[in-house]
Amino acid sequence: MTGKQISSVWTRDARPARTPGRTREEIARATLELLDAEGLDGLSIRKLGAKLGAGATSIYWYVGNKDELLELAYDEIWGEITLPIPESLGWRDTVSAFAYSMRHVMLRHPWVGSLIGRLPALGPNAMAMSDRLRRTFRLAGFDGMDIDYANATLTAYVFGTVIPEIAWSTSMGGEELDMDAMRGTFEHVARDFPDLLERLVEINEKVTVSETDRLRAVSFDFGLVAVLDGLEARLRS
Amino acid sequence: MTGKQISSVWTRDARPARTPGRTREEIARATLELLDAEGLDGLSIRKLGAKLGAGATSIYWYVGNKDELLELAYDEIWGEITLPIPESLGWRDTVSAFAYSMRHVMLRHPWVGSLIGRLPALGPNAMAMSDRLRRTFRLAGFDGMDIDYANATLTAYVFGTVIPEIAWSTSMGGEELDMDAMRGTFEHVARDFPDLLERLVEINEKVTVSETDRLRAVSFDFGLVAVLDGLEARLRS
DNA sequence: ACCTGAACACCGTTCAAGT
DNA sequence: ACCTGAACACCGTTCAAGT
Repeated sequence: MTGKQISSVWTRDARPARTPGRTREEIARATLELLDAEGLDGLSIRKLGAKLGAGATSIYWYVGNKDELLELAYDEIWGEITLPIPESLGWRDTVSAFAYSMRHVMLRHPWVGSLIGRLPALGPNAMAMSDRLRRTFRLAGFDGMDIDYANATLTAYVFGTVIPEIAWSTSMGGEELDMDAMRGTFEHVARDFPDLLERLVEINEKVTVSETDRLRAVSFDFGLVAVLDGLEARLRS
Repeated sequence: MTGKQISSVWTRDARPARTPGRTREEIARATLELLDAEGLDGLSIRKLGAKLGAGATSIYWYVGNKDELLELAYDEIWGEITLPIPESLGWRDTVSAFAYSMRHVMLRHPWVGSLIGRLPALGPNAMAMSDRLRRTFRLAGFDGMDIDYANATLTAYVFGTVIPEIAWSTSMGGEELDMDAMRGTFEHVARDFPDLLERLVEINEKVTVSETDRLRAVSFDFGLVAVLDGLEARLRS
C-alpha cells in the first residue's frame, strides 16, 4: 500500500526519441509559442496538435495531461533567466541581476503569472537555477538552512512583485487606456478612502505608459534594496 | 473615440437588490464555498447556478463573465485578513500580524494562488486593506511614494512566499505522501546537482507533515524579519 | 426586472483501432 | 512505437422567450 506520488512530468524521463516521433523540446517550444501568442486561455491541446501538424490527441503520447504540458513550458521560462558568475561579481550584484532578469522574463511571458501558484517547479532549468542561487548565497556567507531561507526570500520578493503587476496590466488589456475612464474607476472603487484615492489618481494622472513602467521599476528597486539590506543584516548577526 | 476600459466587476455598482433577486454577497459566498470545496477547476457557472437553486445562466444577470465572478470571491479573501490597530501596536508588529494573517487566509483558500496573477484587486475589501496598510506605514514614518513602495514590498513578500507554497502542496494532492517515492523524485530531478539534492533529501527525510509546516513557518519568519529590517533601514536613512 | 432553456462553439481526456 | 478519429462528458456564453 504505497502513498500518493508527486504528480509532475519531471518524475519520469522523456520517452526515448526515435526518428518519426517528436521530442519534449519541440513540444515545449511549440507550447511556449502558443502561450505567448494567445495566452493561457488560448492554449488548447487541439490547437497545439494542429500547430505541430499532428492529430489532436497525439500529445498524450508524450505527456500525461495538460498540466504536465504546462510544466514543460514553465521550465523553459527558467531557462531564459540569466545569472552572472557569482565569484566575479559579488553576491549582491549577482542576485540583483537575477532579480531583474527574472522580472524581465516574467513580463515577457505574462501567462506564467497564473502557473506559479499551480505547478511545482521541478524541471531541469528550475533546478539548475536553484543550485546556482544557492551557491551564490553560500558564497555570500550564509550557512546551513539560511542558504535556503535567503534564496526563498529573494525569489518570493520577485514573484510577489511581478505577479500582481501582470494581473494589473492584463486587466488593462493593452496600451490605449482611456485615462478618464480609469480615473472614473478609481473614484468609484476607492470612494471611501480619500487618501488612497488621491494617490491612485495622482499616479494615474502624471503618467504615460512609459512613465508607469519607470515608476514600477523604481518601486521594484526600492523593495529589492530593502530585501538585500535585510539579508545583509542577517549575515552580520 | 474612447480608449480601453479596465475590465472589472468593481467598475459598476451592483444592480439594485429587489425582493426576488439574488445579491452580489450571496453569489460571492456561494462561489467561495464552491471554490473551497472543489477548487478552481471544480467551479462552473452551471454548478453555481444549481447550488443557488437557479437556472444555469441566471448568474449572467449579476456578473459579466466568469472572471468577474472570481473577482467577487477574491475580494472575500481580502475581507478575512485581520489587521490590528497600528496606533497601539507599533508598525512592525502590526504589519507582521498582517503578513501572518494573510498567509493563513491564503493557505485556507489555495485557489487564490491562481487568481492573483490574473485578476486585479479592486474590490472594497482589498481597497480597505490597502488604505489601512498605507496608514500603518505612514505612522511608521514613511513619506510620499515610499509609503506605497514599502506597502508593495511587504505584500510582495507574502504573495511570493505563499503562492509557490500552494503550488507545492496542491501538486502533492493530500497528506499521505509516499516518502520513498518523493525521495525518488528528488533523486531524479536533482540528479545533476548533488548539493541541492542533499538538501532536498535532508528536508524530506527528517520531516513528518507537521514538521514541514513548522519549517515553512520558520522560513517565512526569516524572510519577513529580513524584509522588515530592510524597510527599517530605509526609514533611518 | 429577473430568469429560463436551447443552442453554439468549444474544451480535456479515453480508447479502440490503425500502421 | 507512435498516431489517429470518434466519442464522452463536460465547458462559457449568447439570446430569444418567458413571467
